[in-house]
Amino acid sequence: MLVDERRTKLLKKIEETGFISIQQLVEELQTSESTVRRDLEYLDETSKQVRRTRGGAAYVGESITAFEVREDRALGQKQRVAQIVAGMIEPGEVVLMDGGTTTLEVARALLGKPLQVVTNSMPIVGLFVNQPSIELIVIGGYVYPKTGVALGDLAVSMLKSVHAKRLVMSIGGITELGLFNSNTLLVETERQMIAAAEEVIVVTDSTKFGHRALAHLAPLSAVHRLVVDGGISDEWREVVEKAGIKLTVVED
Amino acid sequence: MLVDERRTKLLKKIEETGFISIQQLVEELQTSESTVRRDLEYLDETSKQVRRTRGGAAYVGESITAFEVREDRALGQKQRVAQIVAGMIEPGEVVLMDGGTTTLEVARALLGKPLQVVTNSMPIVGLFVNQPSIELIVIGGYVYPKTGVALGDLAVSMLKSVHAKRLVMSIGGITELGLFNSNTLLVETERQMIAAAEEVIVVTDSTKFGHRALAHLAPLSAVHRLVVDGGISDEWREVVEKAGIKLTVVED
DNA sequence: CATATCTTGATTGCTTTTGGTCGATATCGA
DNA sequence: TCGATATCGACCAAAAGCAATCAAGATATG
Repeated sequence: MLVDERRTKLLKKIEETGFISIQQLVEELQTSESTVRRDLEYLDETSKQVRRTRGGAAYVGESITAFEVREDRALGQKQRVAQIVAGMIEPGEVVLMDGGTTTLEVARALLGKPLQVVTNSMPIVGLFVNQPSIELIVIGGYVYPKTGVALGDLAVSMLKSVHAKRLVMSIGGITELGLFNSNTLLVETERQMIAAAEEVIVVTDSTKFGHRALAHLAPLSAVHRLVVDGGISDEWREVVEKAGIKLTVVED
Repeated sequence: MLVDERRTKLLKKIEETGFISIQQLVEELQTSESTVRRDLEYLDETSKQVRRTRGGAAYVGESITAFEVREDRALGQKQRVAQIVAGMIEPGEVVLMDGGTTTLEVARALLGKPLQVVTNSMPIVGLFVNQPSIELIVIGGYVYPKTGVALGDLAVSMLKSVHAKRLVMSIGGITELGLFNSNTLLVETERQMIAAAEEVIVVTDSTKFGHRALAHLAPLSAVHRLVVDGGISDEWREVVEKAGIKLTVVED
C-alpha cells in the first residue's frame, strides 16, 4: 500500500468514528504500530483535523460526521406524546404540572407558550424560571431527593389555595381500579392536585397498564383525558373508554 | 477507553444528575475506584463545574440556567465572604436561605455539609436538589422572574409554618434606619423569614451602606450578625456595632 | 550496478496510567 | 461517647503507551 493511500484511509477512519485506538488502526490497516504512530504524528502536524491522544487519535475537525446523533433514540416516542399533550393546552391557561420524566417532556414542549404554570417539580421549575412567557408558581414543601418533587403537608396545604384549568400528571401504574403511584407522600400530594384542577390529563406509557404500585391514587373516574403511546392493548383501550376517559393514542 | 473520553463522560454524568457517587461511576465507566478519584480530582481542579464531596462529586455550575450574570467584579471577594458565612453554620442545622447572588455563593460554599435547608430561591434549589447531604424544603409561591425567588402570600403563609436556627439573607441597602430592599413583595416575604429564624445573618457588600432602597425591611435590631467585605467605613462599623450586631469584616 | 535515501517493523528504555493495598480520617449508629 | 463502617490520600507495582533508535528491505539516483 502506498503511503498517501494509507494515510487517507486512516484519516477517513478517524473521521468516521470520532475516536479510534492505535490497536484498532494497526489491525484495520494491516501495518505495524510504529507506522501508525508515525502516520498519526504526521497527520497531527499537518491536517489539523486530527488530534493525537494517549492510546489513539480523535477527530476535531468541523464535524463532517454526526457526533451527537447517537443519543436520541428512545426519546422520540416520549417526545411525540409530549407534543400531543402540549397541543391540548391553550395559551393563557393555568396549568398544574406534576413531576416525572414524561411531564418534564411536556414542559419542554410548552416552552414559548404563554401560560401560568403551577408545579411542585424542581426540574420543571429549572426549565421555566426565566422564561418570560411563563408565569411560574412553585408549590413548596419537602423536596423528595430522587425525583426533585415537593411533597408533604406543606405542599398539600399550599395546593389547597390554588386552582388550575388543567392538570398534567404522570403515574406509576394503572388498572381498572384506578391510578397508582409508588410513594404515599406523593400520592397524597397528587390527590390534592386532582382536587385543584378542572380537567385531569394523565400522560403515561403503555407499559404502565395492568401494574399496581404501592399506593392507590385515585379511581379512573377522576381522570378526564389520557394520552398514551401506541403499545396499549385493545382490552385496556376498552377499559379506559368505558370509564368515560377521552383516550388519545399516539401511534409510532 | 481513552482518558479524555472517560473524563468527558464523567463530567456529563455529573452534570445530568447533579450528584453521583464514586461507586456508581466505577460501575458505569467500568474502571477502578482509584482512577475515578483521580479523574474527579482533575476535574475539580480544572473545570470549576465539579466539586468533590465525600463519597462522590457534585455539579456546581449554574445548573438551573444562566440567569442574570452580574457576578462580575467582586467575585473573589464575594466567595471569601461566603466562605466565612458558611463556616458559621454547623452541620445538621436548619438553615433558612434568602435569594440573591451572595447567598447563592454561600450556598455553594455549603455544598457537602449535611444540613436542612429551607429556601425560596430557585437557583439555590437547583444547586441543592440531588445533593444527598442536604434535606431541602422549598418555599413555594409566585416566582419573581428576574431573580428566581418565590414571593407573595403563598410564600408568606408557608413560611409561617417553618422554623429555622439561622437565616442567611442579603439586602438591597442598609442605613441606621435598618435594612432595605427594592421590592415590596420581597420585603414582605423576608420579614416573615426573619420571624421564622432564631439568628439572622445578613451578608452584604460594603457598597450597600448608606443606601436606602424602595422598601423598608426591618430595623437593625432584628439583625444578629452581619458579614461584609473590608470596604466598610469606620463610621458604619460603629453604627453596626452600636446596634448590638456582631460584625465580621472579611478583609481583602 | 553501486550507492544513497526512504520506509518499515522490531526493540529498548522511559513515562504515564492504572488498579490495588494500607493506614489515617471522617461519618454514622448504638 | 465510643466502636463499626466508609471514604480518603498516599504509595507501589504492573501494564500500557510512547519516543528514540536500529537494521532490513524497497526505491530512487548517479
